[in-house]
Order: sequence, then C-alpha cells, then structure tokens
Amino acid sequence: MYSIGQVSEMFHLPVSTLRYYDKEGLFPYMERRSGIRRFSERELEALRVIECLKKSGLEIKEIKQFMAWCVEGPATYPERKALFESRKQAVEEEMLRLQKTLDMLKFKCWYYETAIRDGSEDRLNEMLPDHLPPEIQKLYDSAHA
Amino acid sequence: MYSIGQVSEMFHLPVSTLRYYDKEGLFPYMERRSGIRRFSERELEALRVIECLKKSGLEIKEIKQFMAWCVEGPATYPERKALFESRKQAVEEEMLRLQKTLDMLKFKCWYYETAIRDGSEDRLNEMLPDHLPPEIQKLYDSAHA
DNA sequence: TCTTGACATAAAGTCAGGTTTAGGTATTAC
DNA sequence: GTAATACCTAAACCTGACTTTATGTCAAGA
Repeated sequence: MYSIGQVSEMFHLPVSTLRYYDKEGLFPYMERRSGIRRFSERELEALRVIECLKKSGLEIKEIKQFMAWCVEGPATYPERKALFESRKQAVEEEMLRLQKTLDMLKFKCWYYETAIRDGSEDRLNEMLPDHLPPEIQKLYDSAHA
Repeated sequence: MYSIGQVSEMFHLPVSTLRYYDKEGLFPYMERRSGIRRFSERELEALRVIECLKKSGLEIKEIKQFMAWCVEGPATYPERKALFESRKQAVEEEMLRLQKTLDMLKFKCWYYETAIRDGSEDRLNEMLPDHLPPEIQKLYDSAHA
C-alpha cells in the first residue's frame, strides 16, 4: 500500500492531479484509512491504464466510463474490448498524421539549411514545387498531399 | 486571391478560427481591400505551416514568433531552422511514446479477447506478469517498461 | 426598396484539465 | 508543547484555443 505522496513520486504526477483523478471517479476501488487514501497495486495498474488512454486521446470522463465498466464485472468485457480497439485505431491514425507532419518538418529543415548556404530563398523558390532533389521531393510531396 | 469564406472551405476551418489566427499575428502579410481580408498563396502556405507546427505541439504564440522571424528576413534563417529541428525531434519522441501506447492498447485488446473467450479474467491474471504467449509478452513488456 | 448573405469588430463566453488557496486534522521530530 | 510534514476538502482560479454574441457595413438580387 502506498500513500498519495509515494504514488506522486513513482509516477511523476503532482499530488493535486491524483486527487483530481480520484474526485473524477478514476479510482473506483480506492480505500481509505481514517480519511487517508491508500493506493494498492490495483490503483497503480489503473493509473497505468489512465495514462495509456489519455495518451490515446481519451477524455477524463470517458476514462471514468471505462472504470465504471470495470466495476460492473464480466458483462462489460465487450464494451471494454471495443474501447481499446477503437483507441488502437485512433492511435494508428494519429501516427500516420504525425508521419506526414514529420515529413513536412524534415523538408523545412532541408529548406532552411539550403537557404542558409545560399544566403537567400530565391534559388529555392525557383525549384518549387517540383524541381527538388529526389529525396527532398518525396518529403515535399508527402507533406503537401 | 481568396476570401476568408473560401479559405475556410479549402482548409475545413471555421471562419472564426481564421480571424482568430489573424488577430494573433499569424498572417503578417495579410492584405485587405476596404477592410476585407484577401488571402493570397502566401497566406495559404502560412496556413500549411501553421497546421504543421500546431500538430508538432507548438503553441500559437510560438508560431507567431516564427512568423515574426519570417518578416525579419534572411538574418533569422538560423532561428527558423533551429525551430524546425527542435519540432522534428519533439515529433520523433512523440511517435516513440505513441508506439508504446499502441503496444499497451494491443495488449489490452488481446487481454479482453481472451477474457471473453474464458468468461473471466482469472486464468489471465495467473499468467501475468511473465507467462504470456511470446508475441503478447513483447507487447506487455514494451507497455510496462 | 428591402432583405439576404458575406464580411467586419470587440468583448464575453466556453471547455478541458488541471492548480491554487484557504482552512483543517493527525503524526512525528525536537 | 510546539513546529514541521503529510494528509484532507471545497471552492476558486488559471490557461490555451477557440467560439459566440452583439452590433455594424456593404453589395447583389427580387
């Protein structure tokens, strides 16, 4: 069993955030001893899931819904599975979007590197949109698709 | 030249958002005719860069700083390049984090699939943390690292 | 003419996800 | 015994990124 302060250190989260999550219903099994929260392994695993779902783009209230399903028992396995499937898809789509963003950033890095070498953007702008070196053209096309 | 309404349709952004960006200084070269904004190719390219930098995690005021550098001319090429380099790194790190998140989500999908087949999580919890099928163990370890 | 639609501004409102504050309790350290 | 810590609550506050509202201008079509 851990105190809120210990969990705060373990997860690098402010104590206020943990209390906020608790208030929002994200630790449905949280125990207390004379008013003081006692985090068990169950709450630590909940916190790992919370962080995962948050990174997947889920809002707090939807995470709360998930925790409510956990309390309801095996009858909600299908809902829980569907949630993870849909978050998996969302993250896969996000990674594709980020790859395009990355291509644009790489292109811009090359662009300014070249502009610095040339002293101006003039020669560069003559090469746009389709007389770039092949490697760079790929980035440009990916980013402007 | 395009009206704000046309640009709104082209980029699937509300008119109010475009006006907000303008107010925040994100279109330093924006022209007007009798008070009405006229978006040129320059503003469209600015908007592409804005979307890219936003997706990379930059705040509006930092994007505004970038636009200010653009107005300053070639002397700020190094600052602009450094910005793109640092956003590139940030996005690469974000993609690594998302990969871990994805592994966790995939693990949870398998977990609930199995729980549904078994009718309970009991057998599953006996397998944790290191008696899982090899494929799944990889996901679990990646997610809990 | 009159009304409809696209444009404009300034200022207030919204929302999520916390954080801070004010006030209190309980345990330990000196 | 008192001072420092770690904990507690409720409620107010904060921030970023928009959005909405209230009010007004202007050109084109019926």
